[in-house]
Amino acid sequence: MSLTTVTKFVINTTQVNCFKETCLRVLSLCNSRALKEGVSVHSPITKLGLQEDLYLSNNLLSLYAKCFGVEPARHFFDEMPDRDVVSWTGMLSAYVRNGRYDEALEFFYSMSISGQCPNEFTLSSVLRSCSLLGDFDYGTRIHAYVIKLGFESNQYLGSTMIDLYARCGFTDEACKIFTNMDNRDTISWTTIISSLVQAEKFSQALAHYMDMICAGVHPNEFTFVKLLPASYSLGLNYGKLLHAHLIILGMRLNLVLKTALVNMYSKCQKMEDAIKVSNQTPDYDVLLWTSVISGFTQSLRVTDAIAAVHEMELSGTVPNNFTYCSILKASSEILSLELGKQIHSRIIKAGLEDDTCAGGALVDMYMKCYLAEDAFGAFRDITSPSVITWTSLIAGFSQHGFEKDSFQSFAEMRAVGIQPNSFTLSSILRACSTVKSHSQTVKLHGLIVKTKAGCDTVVGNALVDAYAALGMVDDAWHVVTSMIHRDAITYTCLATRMNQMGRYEVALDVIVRMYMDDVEMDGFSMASFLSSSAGLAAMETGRQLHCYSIKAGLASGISVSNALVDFYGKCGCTDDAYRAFKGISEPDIVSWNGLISGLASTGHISSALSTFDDMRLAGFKPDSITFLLVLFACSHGGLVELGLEHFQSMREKHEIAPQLDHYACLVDLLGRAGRLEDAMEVIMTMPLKPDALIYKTLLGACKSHRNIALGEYVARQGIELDPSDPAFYVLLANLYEESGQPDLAKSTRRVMRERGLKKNPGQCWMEIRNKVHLFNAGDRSHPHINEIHEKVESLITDLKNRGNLYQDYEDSSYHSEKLAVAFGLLRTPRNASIRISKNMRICSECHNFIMLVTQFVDREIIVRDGNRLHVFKKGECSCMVAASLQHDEIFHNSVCHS
DNA sequence: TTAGGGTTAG
Repeated sequence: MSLTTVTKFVINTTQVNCFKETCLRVLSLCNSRALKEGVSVHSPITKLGLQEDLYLSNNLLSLYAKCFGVEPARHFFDEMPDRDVVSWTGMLSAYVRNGRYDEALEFFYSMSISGQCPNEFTLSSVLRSCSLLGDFDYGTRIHAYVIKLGFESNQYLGSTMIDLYARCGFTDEACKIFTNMDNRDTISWTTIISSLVQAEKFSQALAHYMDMICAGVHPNEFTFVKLLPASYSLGLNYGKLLHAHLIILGMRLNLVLKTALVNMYSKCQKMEDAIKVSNQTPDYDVLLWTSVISGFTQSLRVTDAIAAVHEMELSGTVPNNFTYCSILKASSEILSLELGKQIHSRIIKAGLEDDTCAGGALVDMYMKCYLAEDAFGAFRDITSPSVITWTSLIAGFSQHGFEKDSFQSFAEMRAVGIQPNSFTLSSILRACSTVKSHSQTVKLHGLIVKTKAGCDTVVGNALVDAYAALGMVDDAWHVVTSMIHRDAITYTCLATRMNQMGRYEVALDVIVRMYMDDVEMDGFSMASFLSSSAGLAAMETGRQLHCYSIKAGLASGISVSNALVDFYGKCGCTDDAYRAFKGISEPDIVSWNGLISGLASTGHISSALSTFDDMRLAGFKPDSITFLLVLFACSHGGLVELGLEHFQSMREKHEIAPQLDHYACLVDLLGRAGRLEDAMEVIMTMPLKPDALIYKTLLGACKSHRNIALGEYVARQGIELDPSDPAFYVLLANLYEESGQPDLAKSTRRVMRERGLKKNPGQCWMEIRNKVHLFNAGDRSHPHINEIHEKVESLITDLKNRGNLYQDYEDSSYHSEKLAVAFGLLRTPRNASIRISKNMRICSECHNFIMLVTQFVDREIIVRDGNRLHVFKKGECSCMVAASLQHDEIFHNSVCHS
């Protein structure tokens, strides 16, 4: 057979495989000639004598590209003595087919320089390259060229241009091109529908589908494959409607369409229907199996997902990187390290550990299982980590306390030229919030402004949170106002951070801003605002929020329910707290802790401890917070042995390692009981580095038990750790004073003044006509001072009428802070030295009442100082407040000597 | 020369 005959045969053949076979024959002929004549196998043209036959050369070029790829084809092209538009276009489409869009555009540039004018086929390939590269500028220039060359109404180019504009984010322009097309066929309709789905304009996509039907254009399998994902968002009913329609239209259920349907049902959490569809035909491939596995994973049916993997393997289908991704997600979902490791070994066996997708899922799995080192190991195995992989690493680090590593990874990612996206930015901002890094936050803010990433609400929210965590409230609000769209999370971040800073009244102001912005409260924001109300003991506000939460259907959510328990508990409304707790159908550990906290902090020690027992009987495992509450209760109830027992049981029975707060409670427990040496022993032998607070707690106990020697030592230790805290001087001075050493007391106070230290001015809040007002100590000119007086008077009268004033505080359902305010403002009857309760005392000299115990955390205690009010801020732990107050520091120092 | 399914991150 002559070469020309073979080539002609090749050209007339339409099957690629046949092409390939024949082409090989052509090449073998070339080879034998080449061998004989000593020329390159890739120089067939001249040897074949095809110089004169451009038609044959062009077809052979196309053959080369299809069978042997881009390089041999390019070699062929370069050797062609003559080229026309078909030769150039053939080579260009070879680049595009192989995904080498950059080179395609370069090649087009060479073509332009050569003076060759493109035809509609050339432009189609160029436009496609622009579209897939997202090169909008170049794309629009080609669009202009298309018009100039008179190809505007070309059907093929029309569809490609719709795709270009849509992919570059200009959906409206894409729609305009579509509307202006005169000959809209199934492909152009499908392209516009697909573009709208891609742009998440699902209703518009559906509307176009209906228009398509009305216009008498028949949808095909492609149309449904593109449209079905719209129902992930529009809902199952739309998906079912489309399913019904494609049946009515007699659409053939090919593998691709079947997979699209399986995905639709599985994304709508209808796995049974997904399986029914997938079993309608016997065809299965790895993509369909992966869809099924992923569907089970999304529905949290991990066992079914694993079973599907086995079934897949039994059927002879080999899992690929995507399949491993899905199953790894299942193992992270249930935090099963064992399963995760098994899959890891399978991935290694399959040689996929360097794959971006499978490797990325491994990083995520190890991070979720708290194994940052293994995650990093998996990350290092990945050949070319994508932005998603980097984000998994960064997010994992920032979520598990390795903030430094997350900053470092972020810098490395940028150094290798990968730009962060909104996921990356929100993850790294989380690290900023945790470590409260001003410099990092500001730097990231700059980057966000520059890249316009703040348009993403999640990023905006993360930035708001980072500023709010730093206490930079104005900057946080500035970000809020610059955001395009704000949601409940935006406002919840702010309120939560304000609560953490104890600025409850500012947190409650957020409600108004939220309302003005037309953003509805969700369960989380409601819980935050209830927590603010609890912090202020703003009964009216809290009750109104409670009413609103019922009306808005938020009250049944667990976070709102828990916040209600906490709110009523902190307000001293024990009955309401119980009621709120009983209303929870499935209380969690937070609910129980809330109830115990409410009881313990209002002095209902025995009830708090019996609730702890109830909790365990109900099958709940106490957590570290529970133990903090129990130790607090024991400490304040004087139950030393029981407290020690519980402390012991933490590690032995419950595998909870005591933290600094627990040790502070233990020191408080022993200190109150006068076991000062034991308390000191705890500090010396505990596995954690003592902080200033724990020394403050012990110093308070030293004062109470008048142990000067230990007190002086403890004060020195504490001052060394926190020289800016005046409490050490005040406590030590009072210790001297009470131990009959007034000179030493005086000199201690002098040293304190010389070092520029003084006690913080007091503040308190009171709710008047549903608005919370802040009072500074000594501010008798406050516009509402008369109302405060009235309110306090009525409180006291009420207390007297109830007979609660001089009874054990355990019986009082009144809110401790209000009592403190009341007693602080009005002189109470002289009733010397009555010990009202474990939590309240009366000064033997001035006969004012004083609260000894305030709420457990985030709370303050207000005590009167002459006509002034003092707030004793919480330490990091309330034990400090309790300890310092127990020893009457303020009592003598401020109240009596004002 | 134009269109199709599965995956990991906040």
